[in-house]
Amino acid sequence: MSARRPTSVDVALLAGVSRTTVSLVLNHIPKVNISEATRKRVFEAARQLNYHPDASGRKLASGKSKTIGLVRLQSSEQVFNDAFLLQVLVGIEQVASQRGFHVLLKHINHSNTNEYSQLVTENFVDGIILSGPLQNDPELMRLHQEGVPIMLLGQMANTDIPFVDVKAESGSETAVNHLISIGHKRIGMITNAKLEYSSAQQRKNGYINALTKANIQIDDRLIKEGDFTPASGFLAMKEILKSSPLPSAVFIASDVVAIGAIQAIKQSGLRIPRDIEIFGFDDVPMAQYYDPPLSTIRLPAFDLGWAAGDRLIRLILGEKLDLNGILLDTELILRESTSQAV
Amino acid sequence: MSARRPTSVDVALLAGVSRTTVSLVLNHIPKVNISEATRKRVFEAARQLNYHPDASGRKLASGKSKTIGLVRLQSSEQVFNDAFLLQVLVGIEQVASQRGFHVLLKHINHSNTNEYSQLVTENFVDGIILSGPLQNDPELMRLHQEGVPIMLLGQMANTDIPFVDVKAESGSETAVNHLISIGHKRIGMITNAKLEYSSAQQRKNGYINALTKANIQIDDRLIKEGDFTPASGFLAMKEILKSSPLPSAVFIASDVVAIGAIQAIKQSGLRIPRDIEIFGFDDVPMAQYYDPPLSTIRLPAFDLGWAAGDRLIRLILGEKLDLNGILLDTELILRESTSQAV
DNA sequence: CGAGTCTAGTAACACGTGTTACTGTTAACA
DNA sequence: TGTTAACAGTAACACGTGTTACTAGACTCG
Repeated sequence: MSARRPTSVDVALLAGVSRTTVSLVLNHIPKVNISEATRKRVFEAARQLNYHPDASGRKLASGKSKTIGLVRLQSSEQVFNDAFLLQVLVGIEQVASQRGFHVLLKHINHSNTNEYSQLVTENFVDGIILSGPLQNDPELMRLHQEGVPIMLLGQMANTDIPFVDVKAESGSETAVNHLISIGHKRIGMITNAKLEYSSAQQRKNGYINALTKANIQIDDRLIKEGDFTPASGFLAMKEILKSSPLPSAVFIASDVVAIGAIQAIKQSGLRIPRDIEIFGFDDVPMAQYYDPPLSTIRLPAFDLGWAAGDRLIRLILGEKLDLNGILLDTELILRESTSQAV
Repeated sequence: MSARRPTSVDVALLAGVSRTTVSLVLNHIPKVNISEATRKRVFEAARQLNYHPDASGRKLASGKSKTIGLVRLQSSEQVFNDAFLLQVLVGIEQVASQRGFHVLLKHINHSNTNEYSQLVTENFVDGIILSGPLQNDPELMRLHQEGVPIMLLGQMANTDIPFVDVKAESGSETAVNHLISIGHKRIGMITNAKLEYSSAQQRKNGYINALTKANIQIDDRLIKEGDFTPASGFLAMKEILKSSPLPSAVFIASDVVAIGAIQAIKQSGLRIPRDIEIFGFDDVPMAQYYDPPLSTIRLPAFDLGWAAGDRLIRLILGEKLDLNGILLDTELILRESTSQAV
C-alpha cells in the first residue's frame, strides 16, 4: 500500500545531481563548493519527496548513533516512588533534543549489570548516563577503560569517571546546622537508602559533620536506614520512637521516606512540629503540599539532568571537559515541619 | 588505544567458517543445516572475541530497529507532577526488554507534533506509544494511514488507531456512586486536566452519569477544571469553597490535583472528612501516605504500560490483534478522606 | 550403478548513508 | 600562451549485518 520510503538516491535523481551532492548539501558540510542554485534544487527535491535520512544507514556510515542511554540502577519497586527521577529525565531529554540526540531509557537491577554494557557494545548508544551507581561495579570500570563515554549521576569512590552530583554532604550539613541553630541537641536521622549507595553515605556524612562540629555526641541508636520508600521510613521511625528520651528533631534524607516517617509519628499521637520536628531532603514536588509542608533541601533535579546530558554529549563529541566532575548547589527550604524560631 | 570492535568477519575467521554461517548460527535460524561441531566453534569464537553484533548494521539489513518510542504529549511543567507516568514507563520497559526491544523516550508539547513523526520517518523506532493524545491530531492520522504501528495510551474519538486505556468513565462513576451511597447529595468535581484531554472528558462523564442516574441535578458551579498540578487544584477548590451551600463531598479526578485542593480546604479551616469529604483518582503512590489517606480509584498503571508495550510489539511483529482497543479495570480504594459509614 | 535427496556450508547481493580522492571546467595571472 | 588556482560536482569505497540462491559432496534407494 504505502510506497517505499524515499532514499537519497531518489532525491538525487529528482534534483538531477549525484547522491554525494545530496548528502553534502543536506548535512550542511562546510568548505565545499556547491552553487546556490544546486543547493536550492536539492532542498526542494528533498522537501517534495518528504525525504528523511535513514537513521541506521547514517549511523552505520558515521559510527555515531546520536543516542544516549539513561541507565537506572534500581529495582522496579524503588523507582515507583522516585519522583525525583522524572525531573532529572526531563532535564536530560531537553538538552539532548536541543543537540539532536535521542534518549534511551533502561531500568536494571543490580544483579545483572552487564545488561547495560550491551547497550554500548552493540553501539546502540554513544554513551550512557548512569544513575544510582554502586560503590563497586567492575563492569562499569571495564567500559570506562575501553573509552566509552560515561557520565555518573552521583559519585564513585576511587575512580576518574566523570560525574555530575549534588553537594549532598554540605546540603545535609546545612539542614542539620539549621536544626542545631534553632536549639535542637538530640537529633535523629533516617537515611534515604542503604549505605552502599554513595548518596546515602554522603547525606549521612553531612549529618555527622554538623553534629561533630557542634560538639554533639553521635548516638547510633538514633540513626536508621531507609530504603527509598515511605514504608521503609515508617518502619525506621517506629524504631526511633522507641528510644528514650525521644529526639526533638529528625533529619530524614529523603522526602519520600519522610512521608512514611511522618505517618508513623502521627499514628503515635505526636504532633509536628510541636512534639518533634522533621527535616526532609530532595524537595519533591509534593513536599510543599504535604501536611505539614516539609522543610527540606532542594536538589536542582532538572539542572542535574541537564548538566549530565550536556557534559556527556560534549564527551561524545570529543570535547575535553574542564573538570572531571561538577557539584551543584542545594538550597535550604524552610517550611512548617520545623519551627521558625531563631 | 582500545582495539576496533570485533565484527562477524573476525568471528568467522577465528572459527574457520564463512560470515554467513556466523550469522545463521548466532541468530538461531531454524531449518538450516549446520553441524553441532561447527556451531560450537562459532559460539566459542564469538565468546572469545566478546562479539556483539552492531545494532545499526543489523537494523539496516533487517529493516527493524527493535526500538519503540514512548512519546509523551505534555509540557515539561506538567510532567513534573505526573507520578503515574513513571509506573507506566516501568511496565512498558519491562515487557520491551523481555522481548528484546529498547525504549526511547520523548517529551514534546503540542505545538510541534511533527517532532515525533520524525522518530518514525527516520526509522529510528519501529512504532510508537503515544500518551496523552489530543482529540485532533492530523499528523498522527497521517502516520497511522501510512501503516506505522501506533498504540495510544488513552483514546481518540472517530479513529481506528489501536489503544489501551482504562475504564475511566466507569471508574469515576464508581467513585461518585460510592459518595452517593454514603449519603451525599451535593457533590462537587474538579477535573484532572482541561477537557481537550480525552481522559478529562471521560472522568467527567462518569461523574455526570452517576449523578444523573441518581436523579441529582448537575450544578455547573460545582465543576471546576484542574490542570495536572496541585496548584491548579488549590485554585479550583478555592472557587468551590465560595459556593453556598458548600458541597459535602468533592470528587477530584486526580490525586495530584487533589493534594492542592486539600491544602485549600485545610487553609480555610475545614476538616476532612468531617466537614467535607474528598475522593481522588489515580492512586498515586503517595495517596496512601497522605493526611488524610485518600480514597481513590486505582489505575493499573504498570499493567497499562505493560499491555501497551505488549500489543505494540505484537503489531510490529505483524501479528493481528484480536481487539483494536482494550480497557483495563480500575479498583475502588477506600481510605480516610471519605467517611466509612454505610 | 545412476538418479535423486539430503547435508553442510558459502558467494553474493541488499540495506542507505558518510566521506575521500578525484575529474573536468573556467578564471586568473605572469 | 602555458601554468595555477578556484570552482562544481562525482565515482567509488566503507560501514556491518541479514538473507537468498547456489554448490559440492555424501548418502539412499531401486
